[in-house]
Amino acid sequence: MPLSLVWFRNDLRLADHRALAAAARQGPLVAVHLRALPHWRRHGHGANQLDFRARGLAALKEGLEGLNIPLLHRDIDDFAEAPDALLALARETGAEALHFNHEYPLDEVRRDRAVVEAFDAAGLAATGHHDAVAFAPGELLTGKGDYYGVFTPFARAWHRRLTPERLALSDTPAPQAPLPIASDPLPELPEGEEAPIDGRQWPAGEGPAADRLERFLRFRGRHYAAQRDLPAIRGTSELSPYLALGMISHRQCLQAVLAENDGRLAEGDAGLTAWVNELVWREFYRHVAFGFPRVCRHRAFQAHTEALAWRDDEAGFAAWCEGRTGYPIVDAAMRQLVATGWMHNRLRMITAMFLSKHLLIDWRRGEAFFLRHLVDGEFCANNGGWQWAASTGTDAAPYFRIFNPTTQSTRFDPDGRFIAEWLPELAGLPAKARHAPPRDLASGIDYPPPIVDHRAARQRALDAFKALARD
DNA sequence: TGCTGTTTGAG
DNA sequence: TCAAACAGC
Repeated sequence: MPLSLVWFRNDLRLADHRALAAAARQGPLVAVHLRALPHWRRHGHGANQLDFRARGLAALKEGLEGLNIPLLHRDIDDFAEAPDALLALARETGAEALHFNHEYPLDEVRRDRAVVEAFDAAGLAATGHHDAVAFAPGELLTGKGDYYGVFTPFARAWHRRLTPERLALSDTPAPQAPLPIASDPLPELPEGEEAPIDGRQWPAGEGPAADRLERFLRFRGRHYAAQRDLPAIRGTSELSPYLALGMISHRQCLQAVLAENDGRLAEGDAGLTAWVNELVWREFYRHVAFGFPRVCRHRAFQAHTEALAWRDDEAGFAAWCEGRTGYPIVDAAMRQLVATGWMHNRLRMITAMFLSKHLLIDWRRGEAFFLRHLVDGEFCANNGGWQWAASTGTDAAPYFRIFNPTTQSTRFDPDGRFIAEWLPELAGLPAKARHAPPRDLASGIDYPPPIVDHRAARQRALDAFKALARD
């Protein structure tokens, strides 16, 4: 019986894993993992996620051992080394096939194509599987045959064309007969690269992921539509890190919704359908990255916005990063990001809008800062969200739709609880005063005045966008 | 997945 | 007097 390799990347689970299930159907298998720390760093991923990934890989290894599947591990410096590393592993183990799940950003696509070509040339078979999406990029196109650039019609097509097979769960393999191949020990992260956050906030692996999904659906799913915008409440699923590294699949999430919602995704409970929409957004941005690869090369989706006169403002950027802009909702959010490796989605919109519009600083700097800190950082969703906020992207906020951070704060943190949690220096103020501390109340408090005037900053952003020549 | 300044019309 | 409606950004 020929042996197969299964290459694990951002799909660190055993359950509902397309490539793993396909390989297991064909016979015995060996799991492989390539750690490309320098390449991942060049892509901007930070220590929080590298630590979470390492813990997730350890959990995966434990699960694989229970199935008698050895896990082989290699370090590479660059994706370009992947074909040789995998071919060497195939030779060492005698494997004749390789299975992996597709990823959609440009560098990953190129890496995987090179692997497939190298295996072809060596007379071996490397097969990619579409696992992280219900539809492969290219399967959903507009009437004109283009990739969708607007979410709503994409989502409509996604729902219309969805069939049960696309969401069918793949079987977890049964334990195989032990192989005469020993697992590699997993290397520690290099010295000085420890995650700045406390990893216990994000227990890694598919067990914790499944627990979170169950708790979310049992207690919060039906309130999601009403509560997801309130950062003081744990109203969201908090599954993003697990989805980003594939410790849970979107199919597992959607199957759980189907079970809770009479077999429906687009109708029924408003909370559950709103959450489904968020999962479809992730898929949309993967299709965008694949269909418009310029966004993977630091380019704006909307070409005419490349000419925008972003400001050089190191002091402003530092104030934003460190949570001392003088806008409490912005500062509280940035402190949450740095302390926990995660930020509530409503706050991602507010902080991204503040950097790109009020400070008029290039959205790419914010995108990079987010990716460096986020445990859930993945290129497609992060880039898509930033380009949305900066009005440079697909289906972007029109440039004149500039959030007023104080209004957003009043609306979504009405009693100032989130602000008080992350800016304890403001907790002594009356709740209503926390959104924009009056100078007389704030005089004895170590909290800065606003670094920009909302009204003036808004006008500056409007002027900068209006100055762009549209094609 | 908005904001703001202005107008309008009910009371 | 003021909330709702509206237009323009």
